[in-house]
Amino acid sequence: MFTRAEENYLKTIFHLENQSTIGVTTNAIADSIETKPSSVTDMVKKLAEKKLLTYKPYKGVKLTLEGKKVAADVIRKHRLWEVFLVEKLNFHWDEVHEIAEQLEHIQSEELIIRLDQFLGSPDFDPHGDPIPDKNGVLKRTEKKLLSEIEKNQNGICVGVKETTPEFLQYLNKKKISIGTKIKVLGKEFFDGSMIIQVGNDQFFISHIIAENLYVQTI
Amino acid sequence: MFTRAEENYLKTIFHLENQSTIGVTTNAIADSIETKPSSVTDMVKKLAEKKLLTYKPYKGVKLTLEGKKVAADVIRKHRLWEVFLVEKLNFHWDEVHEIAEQLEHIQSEELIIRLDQFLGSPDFDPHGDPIPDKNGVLKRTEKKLLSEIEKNQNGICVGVKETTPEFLQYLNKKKISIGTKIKVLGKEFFDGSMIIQVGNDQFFISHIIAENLYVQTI
DNA sequence: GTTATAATTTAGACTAACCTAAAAAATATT
DNA sequence: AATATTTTTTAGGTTAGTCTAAATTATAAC
Repeated sequence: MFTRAEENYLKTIFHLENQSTIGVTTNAIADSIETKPSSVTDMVKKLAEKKLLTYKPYKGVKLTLEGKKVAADVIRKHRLWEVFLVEKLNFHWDEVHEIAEQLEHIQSEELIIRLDQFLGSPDFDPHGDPIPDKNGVLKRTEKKLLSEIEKNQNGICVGVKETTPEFLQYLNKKKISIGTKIKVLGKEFFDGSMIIQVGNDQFFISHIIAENLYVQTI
Repeated sequence: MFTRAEENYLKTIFHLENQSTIGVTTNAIADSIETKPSSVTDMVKKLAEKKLLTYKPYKGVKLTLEGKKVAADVIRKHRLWEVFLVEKLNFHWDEVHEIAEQLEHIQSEELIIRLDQFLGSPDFDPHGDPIPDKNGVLKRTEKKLLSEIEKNQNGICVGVKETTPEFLQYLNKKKISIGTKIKVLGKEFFDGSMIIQVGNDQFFISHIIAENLYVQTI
């Protein structure tokens, strides 16, 4: 149906669209996929011809419904296989990504139907990310406070509760803004403080911060 | 490590070497792999350079020890995945070949170690073919073709030679699968056809059937 | 509002794996 | 043994996906 490369582009673009509200640029795709921008331009033209996305030169891309469907299907397969690797083969959750990157391209509808059944139709993968359903629909979890997020889950910053300049300046300093991905590395039960990862930086935040930041789990 | 195409060539050549004593020719490979002889020549030169086989123009090829090792490893993966598909995902044994053709190329040593464990280190795949061990060693069984069995002898079905869905479906219809007991009630010298008993049913089978079914005499 | 910088696209080239058509070598036929 | 046939190889071309370097467009800085 689609080549490995096409599937990888669609999947990557899908993720990029979901983690920021601004358009998906050529360089962003190139960075994610670890390829050169010129290669991205080529592929994006091909995908546009196949009506999987819309593309305006210099203006970035946007997945069509069909493109989203294909991408979600690849992500569904990836996440189901991750569940299999962790639950059935006892892999650790940080070892499964690379293998799932390969398994996600295996072509067989029946295989995924049966794998899903075998695993008990899980809703989330071992990283806490939701598994799209058969129709490519991602269970959108409504926004939560960062303080409600469990250890090892990821969230995209979607808003703030407190809007004082002091708080926003604090967020700026920590390079947190709308669309920023935050990972909870650790949580202290006693005072609700957290260790989080933002980009390549890891740092401590207090409960006050955590209960004033809205995130969307991904 | 090796490309999909390289692995497929090695696997195919391995099978060809094992099913006839004469050398493996360019055309034989081309037929098996469903490609053109000229393409085979190209690939065979490449594999010879990589010391996976020896190749003399116009004289066919022969796998080196290293080539056999790689081929056996691919076959090991293929057959382990077939066991998984049948035993865990409840596929029928005639539905798994195509999917296993894809899964056999997934690269991860650890994955295969764990899959093997998860399946209880099986020795045979759902078609009765032996699964090479970690070192690429194939357990050889003294199986015979049903056509070699004499009148009034009994055999246990241990495998098939032909693996096309048509043949496997025929066997399903006749309720013959791995482990099924078969008794030869009669044998026609002239065309090699047979009357056999399977469970409580007695029926006629042609020579073509009988020479594609492996049994172990009991 | 120019100019400088950054982002993006175009042009041309490369590799793996395939193909067709023609040439060469091996095998079969008489 | 000479010729016909089959098998295999060579030569040259194609496609997908990548790359580098140069050109173009957009954005930022003054």
